[in-house]
Amino acid sequence: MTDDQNTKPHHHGDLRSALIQAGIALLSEGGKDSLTLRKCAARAGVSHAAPAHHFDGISGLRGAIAQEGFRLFRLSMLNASGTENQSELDHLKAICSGYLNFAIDNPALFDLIFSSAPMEGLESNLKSGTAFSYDVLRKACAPFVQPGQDPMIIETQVWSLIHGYTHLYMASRFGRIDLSHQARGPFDQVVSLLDALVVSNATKA
Amino acid sequence: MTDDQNTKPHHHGDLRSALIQAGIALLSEGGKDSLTLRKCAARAGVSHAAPAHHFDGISGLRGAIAQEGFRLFRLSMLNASGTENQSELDHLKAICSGYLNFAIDNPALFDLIFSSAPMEGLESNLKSGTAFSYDVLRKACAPFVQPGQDPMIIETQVWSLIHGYTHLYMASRFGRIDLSHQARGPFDQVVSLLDALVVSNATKA
DNA sequence: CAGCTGACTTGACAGTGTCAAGTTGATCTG
DNA sequence: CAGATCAACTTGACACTGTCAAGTCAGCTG
Repeated sequence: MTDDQNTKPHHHGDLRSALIQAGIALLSEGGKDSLTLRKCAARAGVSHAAPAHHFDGISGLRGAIAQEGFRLFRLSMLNASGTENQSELDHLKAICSGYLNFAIDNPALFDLIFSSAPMEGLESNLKSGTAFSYDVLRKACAPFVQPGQDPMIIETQVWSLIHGYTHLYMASRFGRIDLSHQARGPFDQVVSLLDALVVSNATKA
Repeated sequence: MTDDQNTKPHHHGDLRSALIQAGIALLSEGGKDSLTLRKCAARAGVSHAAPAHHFDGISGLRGAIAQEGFRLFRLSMLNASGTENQSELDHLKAICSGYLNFAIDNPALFDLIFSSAPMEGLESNLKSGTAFSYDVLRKACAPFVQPGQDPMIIETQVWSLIHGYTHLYMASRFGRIDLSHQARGPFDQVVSLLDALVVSNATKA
């Protein structure tokens, strides 16, 4: 696969990232149950116990994959907020759209990075990854924060709304809808609840 | 569920529901990874292959457990909406509180019933179970629906908000908070976004 | 009573994560 | 250049998982 003949440091070269990429590919192809230490090892062309030297078991691999997943997740949000000349509300909604896009494009990876199971190992690295993603949302929420108000409140409101919609959408709870960017359910109508942030802003100002 | 209670069919008596209860107990004690066909069988006092006669493999058992989980989930929401003399908004917020309570009390079961993996088998039974739970939310949302408006919009807004908050809360995304009914994070401040439903109602009326 | 059917058991198999011990090859030291 | 070192990786084993095939056994039907 990624074997380079010229610079082979040891046996494989960069097994760690090869295993992470193999894991993401497995998630993408076969869902979360397809993510397996042995399958990752096989796909990277090494023996079944090789990953143990780079991750602390399967949970360590999952943590490392989640870290990479958060990087892609952040890129999806940033990518969706393309145009510059848009209102702050439209910008926030675009971020939310990127949030949903990532889940649609990477269902199993989205599931993994928001898995209830707290990630063992790499806790600090993973936390920095999540914080890096969270900053995207935080910046988009900043214009709606009242003076003297804790920004966390609006951030949590927005995050809960878009995360809940995305999670329920992926679980097919809004009826049987095909998962694509075109048919994304009542997304626009749901995020219109965020219009209240502006109204509240105007009335109080 | 559809088994006859009075007559002992053969050897065990009511193995099917015994397996479901064993599964819920396992989820409660050891998390989602503890739910195992063989452990359920052992806890019910039967051989490891006995469950195959009552469920279609592990996914069938998970579906049956989810069905029972939705029943308990509905009860948690109804139980939280106790007092009668409260505003419609407070009633809706109380339902949301019951939503969160259920997840706090049954983390792994909450995870299971909203698992992204579509449940195989029992699809129709499970769907009726979810619909039964959804009715609680629907009724609480009804007073806020505008004439001529699709009720699904408000329902999805509310559901997304409370589900997202609950899911993120359970994933410990709002910092490290101990999971209890007393310390439930910024729950009240987040659901206050639903005040906009009343404001919108008043302005348009 | 003979036979049948459904509930359950027993045994096997492939796949999984994890551990212990062995092998290999790049680099370092003299 | 020769030998030592040591991380990277392999090999083999173990317990555990889901699933399948065949066997056992109780109670019912004819």
